[in-house]
Amino acid sequence: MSRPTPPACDAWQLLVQLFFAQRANLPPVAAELELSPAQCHVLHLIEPGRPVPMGQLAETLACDASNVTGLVDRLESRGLVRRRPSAADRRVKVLDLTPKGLRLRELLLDRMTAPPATLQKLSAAEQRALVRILARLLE
Amino acid sequence: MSRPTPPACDAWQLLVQLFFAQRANLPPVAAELELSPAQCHVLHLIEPGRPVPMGQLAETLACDASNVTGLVDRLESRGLVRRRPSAADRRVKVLDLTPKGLRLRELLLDRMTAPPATLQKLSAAEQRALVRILARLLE
DNA sequence: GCCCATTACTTGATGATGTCAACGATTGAT
DNA sequence: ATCAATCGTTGACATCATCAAGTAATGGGC
Repeated sequence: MSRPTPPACDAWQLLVQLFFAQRANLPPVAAELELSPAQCHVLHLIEPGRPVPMGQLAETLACDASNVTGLVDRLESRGLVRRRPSAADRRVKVLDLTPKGLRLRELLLDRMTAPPATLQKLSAAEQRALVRILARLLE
Repeated sequence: MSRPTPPACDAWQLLVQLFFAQRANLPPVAAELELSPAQCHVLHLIEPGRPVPMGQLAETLACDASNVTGLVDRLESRGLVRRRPSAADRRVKVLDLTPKGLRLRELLLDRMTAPPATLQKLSAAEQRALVRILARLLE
């Protein structure tokens, strides 16, 4: 045996390492905006002009639906998010951002996507290659 | 104005997106091992044979020291982790894994680093390029 | 040696996150 | 018309996370 590790495994292990390392970045950003990390996630997932059913949010976050209820309660009480009845199915409620929520979301994305100095270690060509590869991963 | 976005920004935005998407993977894995996501992080950070001071753990996790106390309390009560006095400084306590904790950590890494099907969308050359680039990012 | 500011961890109080079980309202299929 | 399944909420409970205050140990200045 001792088959060489497929590059996919190596790549994934590195990505996992990066995820663990990256986790520490969210709390400070969240604190600056007076949000919790979980609330940042919700805000991130509600794209402007694309109302999201609560159930879908629970599925994307891989958490219980009742958890989403609480998260949205707090965001709604701060005037960042709205619950609206779905036209198609009166059981479901869809979420969208208030203008205030929209502004805060922009701020969040700004803070989150300020590239860390680490990336400067890569050459321009490597940066472009990374962009191309990640784009394919996410498509 | 309207300078083209530097590739570093694009790359980082994609990584952030991947990071948000990835977050949903941890809870199921954690549940399978009867751990919480936070406990997985701690277990991940205590490398075998490399005792970690509690304070360093708090810094790496970007959280309050008292939070680490609670996390370690629960891990220790399950016999996964040990608190030991530091020889150099009697204020600090260093953490290391029990044999049971070591086994669980191996299991955790196995589960976490099983590459998702998504990676198969990349060609072998792209996978190798990704490995090379990520390795430089993390070094 | 003796203060004393600093550091490392713990404790207690409090709020947020997250799960589960049970519930009401709605849906859609029989 | 009934009835199982679905969506969101509620309540109970454990964990996560912060802050303020406390204890023990360290190390510097005197």
